[in-house]
Amino acid sequence: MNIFEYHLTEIKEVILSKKNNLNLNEINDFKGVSLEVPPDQFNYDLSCNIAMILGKKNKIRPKELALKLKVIFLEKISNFSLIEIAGPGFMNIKLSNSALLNNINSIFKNKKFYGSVKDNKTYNIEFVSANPTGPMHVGHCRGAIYGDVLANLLKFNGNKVTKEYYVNDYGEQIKFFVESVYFRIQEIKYNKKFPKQENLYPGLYIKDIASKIIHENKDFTFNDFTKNFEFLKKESLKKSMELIKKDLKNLGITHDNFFSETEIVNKDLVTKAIKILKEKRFVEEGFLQPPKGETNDNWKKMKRLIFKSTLFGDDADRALQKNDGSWTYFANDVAYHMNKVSRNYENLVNVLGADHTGYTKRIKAAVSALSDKKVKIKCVVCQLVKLFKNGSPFKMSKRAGEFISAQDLLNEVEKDQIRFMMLNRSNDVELDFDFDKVKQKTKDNPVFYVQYAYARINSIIRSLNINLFEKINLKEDKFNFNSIEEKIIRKIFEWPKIIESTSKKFDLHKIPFYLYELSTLFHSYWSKGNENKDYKFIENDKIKRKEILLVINLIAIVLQNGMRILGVSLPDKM
RNA sequence: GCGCCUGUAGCUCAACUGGAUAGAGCGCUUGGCUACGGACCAGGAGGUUCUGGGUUCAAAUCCUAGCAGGCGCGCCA
Repeated sequence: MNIFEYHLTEIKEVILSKKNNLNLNEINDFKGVSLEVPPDQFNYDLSCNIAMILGKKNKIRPKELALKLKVIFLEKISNFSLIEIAGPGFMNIKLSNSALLNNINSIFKNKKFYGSVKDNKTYNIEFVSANPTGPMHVGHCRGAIYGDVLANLLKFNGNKVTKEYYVNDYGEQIKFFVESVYFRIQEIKYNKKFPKQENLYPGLYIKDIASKIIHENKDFTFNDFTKNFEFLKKESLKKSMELIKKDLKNLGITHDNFFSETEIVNKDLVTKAIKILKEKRFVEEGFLQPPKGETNDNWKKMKRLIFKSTLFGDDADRALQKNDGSWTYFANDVAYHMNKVSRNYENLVNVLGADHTGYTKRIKAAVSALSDKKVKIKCVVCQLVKLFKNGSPFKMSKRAGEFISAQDLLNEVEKDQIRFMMLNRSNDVELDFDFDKVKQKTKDNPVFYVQYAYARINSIIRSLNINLFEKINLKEDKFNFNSIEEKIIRKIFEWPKIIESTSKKFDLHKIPFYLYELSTLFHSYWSKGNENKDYKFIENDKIKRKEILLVINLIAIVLQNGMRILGVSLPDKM
């Protein structure tokens, strides 16, 4: 329980015991009542909207009610020492000294888990799932990091998380990919020219794969594509997945499970999934309407199996079969999600790129249909990444063909910077990623700024010749925090709230934003010492005030927890 | 034509999901360091929250009608 929940419970209890005296008949489970962090200028610890909510329901003027509540709270809740009524009826509350210390105490007790929202659910997060036809590009990185960090966050809260990669190793694209490798082998080994065909993959990495395969299979003859196909497919996929895994590893990302589309086909999972959906009458034979607004010369009207996804909010029903009767990509995906459902996850998460926006409704529909709406699924779409260098757009990559590869990125920028920056925006907005900015060791670079705060804290600890979290005595010491320290402590109290809302909404960008703000407060405090010697932390190798030691340790705890979730390193020295 | 996302300071973005005087960074501008690490800090200017209606104590946030940009919209994967 975080302090906001804790004190809100106190408030609710008091209200319930006094509701008759107050003429409060309509309480309604306190819906909408909350404790928040007051805006900076108020210098209070908590802010409560209860007078406005209950006032409205019971037709009492909010300010009038607030005045009455103020008296009662101060009398009944010993943790509150001061209350001010502000604005339309907000109650700003200052905590008593002992309440403050109790709250701080629990932070030190929880330490590595401070901020976590206790939860015990099972999650499957599918992310990256880049086609194994080539290395990862920058766009994939964003989703990859997002998925990885989401997993960290959910685990931090105590959930069981499986990180999964769906390998699309089946279908037309793979055929062209293997064909491209084949022609590169022809080129390298037999000196035949690489043909100019539209569907082939031009990227130079194909050459690398080809020469590796040649090297590892010296006695093998590659002279008949159809005959060589299965072998080449296996080898090529192995190689390109190695490339992808290497990129992921360099980004600090691991998956627990790689699920192959070919396996779905081989095990005939589609038939099983369709059977289930047919029984539920969500799949039927029928005709689809041609898409509107498009010329549809190629449209072939024919009877086929259709998933009635409109029943679950999709814009159109979806084809499960192609013209030749074979399964569509979507059909395989339905089967894949049936498999996920059968593995008994309570929650599924799909992290997708912007080019898959149109796909989310049908996959949600499929999961709802397959699980009778029991399994929750959330599809998170990450918008595009735009690359900049020196402020101007930056394009092309030699190795990957038309995209900038993850490797290109990693060659220029460290993993830590990439991870932090990719998360420093809401996934709903396009992200400008500037190579140069990210490499700077200045305030312009938020990663550096946060790391620097931690390094400075450690520098203090070093000069005191102690370790972090040492020499703090909360039981016997009396503390007298100054206003800057109070401000920082308030920010520290906010941390569980950040985790709470982030865990609910999956808006991961709040974490880097928060860490940056916390670091700002610290740097600001530190610099006070330059203006005024009274504010210096250390004098004659000793800490001046135990309050400072306490506060910087609190900051260290939160920075550690936050950066651990982000998977970004936090060095003691820089 | 349809769906999803976006529209907030000159630029890039926040805003506790309906709360208080809409906040940060960059840029502009004025100051502060021989330091516990200046790789920083403090101050100032800068806003009709795309537009019009609506909902209520309260709207950037919700509803509605538009406008603008991005991404999609097969029986590709």
